[in-house]
Amino acid sequence: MRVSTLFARTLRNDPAEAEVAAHRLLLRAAFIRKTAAGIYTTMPLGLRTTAKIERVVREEMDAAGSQELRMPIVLPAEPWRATGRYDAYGDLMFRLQDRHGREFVLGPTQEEVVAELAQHELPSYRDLPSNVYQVEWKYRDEFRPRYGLLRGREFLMKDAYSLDRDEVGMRESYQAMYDAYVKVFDRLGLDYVIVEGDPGQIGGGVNHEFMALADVGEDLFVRCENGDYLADTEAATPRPPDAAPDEEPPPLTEVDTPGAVTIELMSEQMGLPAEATMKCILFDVEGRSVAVLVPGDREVNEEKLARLHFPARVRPFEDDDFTERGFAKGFVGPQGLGSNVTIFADPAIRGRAHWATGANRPDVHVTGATFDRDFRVDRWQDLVQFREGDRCPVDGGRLEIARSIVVGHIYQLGTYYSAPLQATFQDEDGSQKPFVMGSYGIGITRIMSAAVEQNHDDAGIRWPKLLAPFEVAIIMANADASAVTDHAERIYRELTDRGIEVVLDDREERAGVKFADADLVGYPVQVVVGARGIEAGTVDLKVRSTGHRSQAPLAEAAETAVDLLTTAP
RNA sequence: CGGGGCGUAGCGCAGCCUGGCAGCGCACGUGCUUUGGGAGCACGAGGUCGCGGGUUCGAAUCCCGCCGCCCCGACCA
Repeated sequence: MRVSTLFARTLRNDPAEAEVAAHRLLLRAAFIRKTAAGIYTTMPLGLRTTAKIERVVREEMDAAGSQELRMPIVLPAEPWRATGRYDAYGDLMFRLQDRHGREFVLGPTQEEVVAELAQHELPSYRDLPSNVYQVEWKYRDEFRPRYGLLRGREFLMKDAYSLDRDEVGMRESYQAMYDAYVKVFDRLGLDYVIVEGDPGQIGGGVNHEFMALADVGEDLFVRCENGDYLADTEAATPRPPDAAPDEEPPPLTEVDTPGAVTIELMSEQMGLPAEATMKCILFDVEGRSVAVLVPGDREVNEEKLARLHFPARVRPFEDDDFTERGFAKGFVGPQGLGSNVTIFADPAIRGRAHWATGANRPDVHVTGATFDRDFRVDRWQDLVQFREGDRCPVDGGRLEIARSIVVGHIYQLGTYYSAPLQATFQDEDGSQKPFVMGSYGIGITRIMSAAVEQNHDDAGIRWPKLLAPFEVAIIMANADASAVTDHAERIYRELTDRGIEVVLDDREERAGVKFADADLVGYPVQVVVGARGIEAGTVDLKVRSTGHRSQAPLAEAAETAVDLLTTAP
């Protein structure tokens, strides 16, 4: 490819809309152009890079026994109603109607389609297990698209779906995909971690997120300073504090605390630190009342609580609930609560012998509330929201928050989709059973952004050679000297003949412009052919990722470039 | 969806407060000089000042409405 004909112009200024490095550099280097908020044209350079990501993904998917197909993007709305996702996704789905008023959605993912396909193609248990995948645009009308391709409304994703006869088979399929994902992300050279994730709205149980580390990542996760624990912030279960030493607790004593409806006001009026107070937070679980006890300085992790009760729905008490069920809002304590209230307590409640908490009467609190003597606990359960500095459940080390970009997510779905869609096969005993499914996503366009976040400097992108749109750039430093042109063209041919992906910067630009653009676009190896070098009988070479510069005899330019490329990251 | 900000040439911005010829840098075209890390000089092309309405002799500028985009939050395979 000759740069003079490349459909790309680099930008000298940073576009005002771009905040993070990946977005800024992909725009400046002409890998992408914005069409609308969160919707981008993939330019020739960007297409080459995404194609390389896709190639790695396809090779590993094929090797793992998944078969590629392609499903429509425009999907009838009906199956989405059947699985409940039409409403669950809400405004996150792009919706449209055809001329007859029939409703369609633009696919955000395609479990529904696969389930229906399987119904027809895999009628017998003898057809199982099976696994299909596609690489396709996905659509989500994000509340807030941002950071270019990191959170787009249209994005390229590889999605795979496994279909199994039973749970055991599903777990085997899941493990095969897990292993394939490790190979993919290892080959792509990403710095990543694997974290057991939150089930989210896609439904179901076990799932893992493959997270590329990046300071701009939107997804937070928790890790131990000693590297032996990783978890989603919502799923993190910090080690509870040590149990309080046995001591004779003071008697339960009421204290007037007019208007002290918050922990802050309460601890102020009572002259106690927030850690010595106990929150008793009330939730409604489909008509039943649930109380959750956590130390006053901690928050309840509602996600965890919701997961414990799934599929029942959990919501915090509203004002009406307090009045209707006879609770004093702001002054609730666990003492004397009847069996109509289920009391959950975080293990941290064991970390103190007695607590200050609500007296269940307006404007009154108590001190000395002691477990077993003054209140009961129906179930001990980790329910505090993780906080930086909590201790690691494995080795007690300090837990800290790191940022990442989710580039892969795999799920054990079970029959979450197949059952409501009545996607079934006939099992050996003659009965119809729903497929036991798994689904597996990899964000192709997101990986391109994540790779830039992890591989850039002030001058531009430093592509790993596997992801670079071209492997070698030949820069003609004095384009009007015919000796330069002859040698550059010769090296260009030699590299092309060796199967190297190479660009020849033959533009009528000054050398500095070409150097700057080569650094910006991020070609792994640069070969500089100029009058100065030709006089000495040499070319200059530079490895973008390391900045390493060297020289080679004119005749050995191509060979040296190949050597450098081979050893480059 | 709540809060904040911005829409002026391809990109980055000034002008708006205090109404009076639409500007600057880069990029683009032509010519000359230059030529190994984003050249210099000269000439030139390029604008419904986001859209609609209003006020005014006169609106990029003031007022009202709408749209788009960015940031923070909520939310999120």
